[in-house]
Amino acid sequence: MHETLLTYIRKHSTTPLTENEIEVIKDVFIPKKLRKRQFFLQEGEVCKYAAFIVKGAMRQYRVDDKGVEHMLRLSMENWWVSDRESYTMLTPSRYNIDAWEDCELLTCTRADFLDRLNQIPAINEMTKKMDDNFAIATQRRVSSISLSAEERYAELVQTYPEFLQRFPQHLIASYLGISRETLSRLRSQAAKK
Amino acid sequence: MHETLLTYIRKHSTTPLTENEIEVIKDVFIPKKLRKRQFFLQEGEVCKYAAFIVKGAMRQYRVDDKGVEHMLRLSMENWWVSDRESYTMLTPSRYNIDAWEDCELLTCTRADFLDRLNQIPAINEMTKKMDDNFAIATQRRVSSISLSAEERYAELVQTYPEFLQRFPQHLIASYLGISRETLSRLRSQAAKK
DNA sequence: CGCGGGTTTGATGATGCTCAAGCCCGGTGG
DNA sequence: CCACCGGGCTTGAGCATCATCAAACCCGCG
Repeated sequence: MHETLLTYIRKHSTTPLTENEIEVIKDVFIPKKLRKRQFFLQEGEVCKYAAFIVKGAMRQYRVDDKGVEHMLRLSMENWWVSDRESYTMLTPSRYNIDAWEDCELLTCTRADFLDRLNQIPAINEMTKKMDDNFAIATQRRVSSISLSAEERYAELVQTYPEFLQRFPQHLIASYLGISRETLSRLRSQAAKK
Repeated sequence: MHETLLTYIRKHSTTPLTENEIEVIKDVFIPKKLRKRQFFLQEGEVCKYAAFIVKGAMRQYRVDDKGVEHMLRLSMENWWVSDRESYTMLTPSRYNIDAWEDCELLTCTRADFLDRLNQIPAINEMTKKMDDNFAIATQRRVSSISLSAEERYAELVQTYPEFLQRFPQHLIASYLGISRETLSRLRSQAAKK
């Protein structure tokens, strides 16, 4: 199970891992299974773990006063999940994270991360790369605020075609910040061409 | 001029700076002045420098096919500026960055950053902190996509009250992804209460 | 067969955009 | 000292986009 993670780390760093480091990683990352719909984090809790998704799909969302869910992130195999704000600042989270499919995760506490993983050059390198990628991805998403519903959808199809296979349309719609109905109409119009 | 930056670094790290490191920093960060409206980066160019703003205010924006500007970021003293995507991936930028007020900057190339600054523990620590902050801030902004114009403005007033002093309303509106007129109406209604 | 989750379709309405005109204010030049 | 100009802000009228509400449909599953 840790193999997937090790492969991932090697792929995203140039420094090789020593035997010792591999032990630390196996020690620090605790496997955890979630069934569909089970919470990884609930609003109001502090996010104690960051998780690497070995298998499955998850979603992070906010629930507004009317009870409507707004998807903040959708994620799947080989992605990291956590509420970064809560995880790093130790503040109560405003979001929920749950499993959309049955999941296998590798979880790690902030303390372990700082104390033990940060010593490992390969991990450090990987982390920086992740931060870069994350910054770039969210930058793009922010910049899509000014686009129309249609353009936003087109961009998503470009950027994350996988999403369409894994998540139902109403989650995609929520992720895009539009209503399910609008997305449905959009698609049927696009299909005509 | 470099003093501001050194203070900033010390404030955001626990490791002290050695004499030697200070020399490196002074060597690597090249001062640059921009006059109001002058470009720091133009669409299509690769973003060669990241800059620390010692004085002044800047904006990063996209220009759509109709020629309308969409603010992606507004920034001022003690903030960092660059198009991160272009800077790290060396790809042509989709954005413009220019000075909204006369500016004094300290600029640094990606190569210098990786080769020389990354050796410095204090800088490393600071960079991680910046990445955390940046991730948290953009996460919040993304999550505001699902809010109404009024709520988005309220949140901005909370989060960046400084903006209101430094930037004209039409830039704020663009930053929020709403029209100047809507913001104007919003404010006059809010004032009534 | 019936149920639940998801998608579609239609009718109606609100939110926020566009276009257009007017205003305010500080700066410049006659 | 006043006229004029430009940049920014305001206000109003009409309109487009998209949300909401409601009903029907589709399909896999117990």
